[in-house]
Amino acid sequence: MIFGVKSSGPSAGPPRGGSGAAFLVAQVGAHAASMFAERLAALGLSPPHAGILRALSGAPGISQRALGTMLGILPSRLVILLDELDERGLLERRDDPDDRRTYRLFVTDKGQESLEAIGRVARAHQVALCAALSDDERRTLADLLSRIADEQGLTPGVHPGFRKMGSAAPRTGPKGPRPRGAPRR
Amino acid sequence: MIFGVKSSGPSAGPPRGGSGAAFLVAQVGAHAASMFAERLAALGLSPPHAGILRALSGAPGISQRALGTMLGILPSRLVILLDELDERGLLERRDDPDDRRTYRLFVTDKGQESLEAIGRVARAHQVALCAALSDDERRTLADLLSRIADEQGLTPGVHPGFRKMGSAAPRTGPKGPRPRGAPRR
DNA sequence: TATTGTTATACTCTATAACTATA
DNA sequence: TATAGTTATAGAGTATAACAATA
Repeated sequence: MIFGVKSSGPSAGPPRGGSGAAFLVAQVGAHAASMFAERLAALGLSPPHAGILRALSGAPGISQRALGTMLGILPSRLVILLDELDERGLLERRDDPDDRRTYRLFVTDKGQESLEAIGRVARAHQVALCAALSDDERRTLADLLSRIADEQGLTPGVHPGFRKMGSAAPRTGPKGPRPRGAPRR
Repeated sequence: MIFGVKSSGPSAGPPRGGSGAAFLVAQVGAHAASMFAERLAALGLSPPHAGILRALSGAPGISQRALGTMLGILPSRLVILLDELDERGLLERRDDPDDRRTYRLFVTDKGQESLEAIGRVARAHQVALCAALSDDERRTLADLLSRIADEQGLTPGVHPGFRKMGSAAPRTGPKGPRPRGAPRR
């Protein structure tokens, strides 16, 4: 668990009744992300891998720098992810004749096949996730979420990740001594 | 970025057009989680802290074990989170006279105040997140997500966290030697 | 001097195992 | 022997700094 916050007092606020829309989006969203990651694992890929391949297929020849900026992945992490995709032969790093510092990234034929497999996985995932809804309702859901995403300034097709999630409460004092492995008494 | 997967070929599948409902839920959900965490940080709390206080207020006197099971938090992590809330005086660990191994957890008065502050933060968060929707639309969204959450077997009020997210592709070989800090050539 | 790709390092969160006290 | 709480430790993901090659 991570969240779990609904209306406190008897007052009536947005998150009344069971759970509010905001909490439900986060809850179902985390569930959806986990389920999708699990399906992707069957292909030997992680969500970041899939996002990179997809972005790359839409912007062939892009540099690592530009790709990282586009997807919000730090350079140091991107190197590792690209190495993994490179090792699998799903993408190619070609030299840039105009700037010997940079690479030009391309999806290989094998990478294209992976991309298609990812698409099939994504479709199966969506069907499973929205099993409780009719086609019309699923479209309504997508429309509402789409409008929120737009108004909130989210980049279409780019998952924001979970950068600023934990912490918020740095351990203060020296955590008073407490007998190891036992209740203090 | 993490995901980013839409329909691949020209075929028509669930995630056609812009993005599918499944991707949008994950995208907006991660955004909502980040925004909420940011607001909570102003109170010196993290999402897990808030979830613990809330769960505790609904089950006074519960043991750490039971709380961890309820929220899906591992015992080793729960100890740290409870220590932090304890240090802030938001909860109390009382001895259980019937079983000297366990504690009985209670929210303090100060913790109750925090809980109310968390409620206010949650309401403001929801209003901001759903600014693009009318009240009716927000209710529709909550209803649709609620039905998905129910059908998917999610526990009401419990955020599933992000346990099985990364990996799926363990580094294979010894990562061929490459000149340090420079392109290989 | 600035930039690209890379490595090193620290911090957090997740997960497992081991340990103490108690049952 | 089993269980509750605790600690230690390893593994990922995030983030920053530093580095070599090139601009």
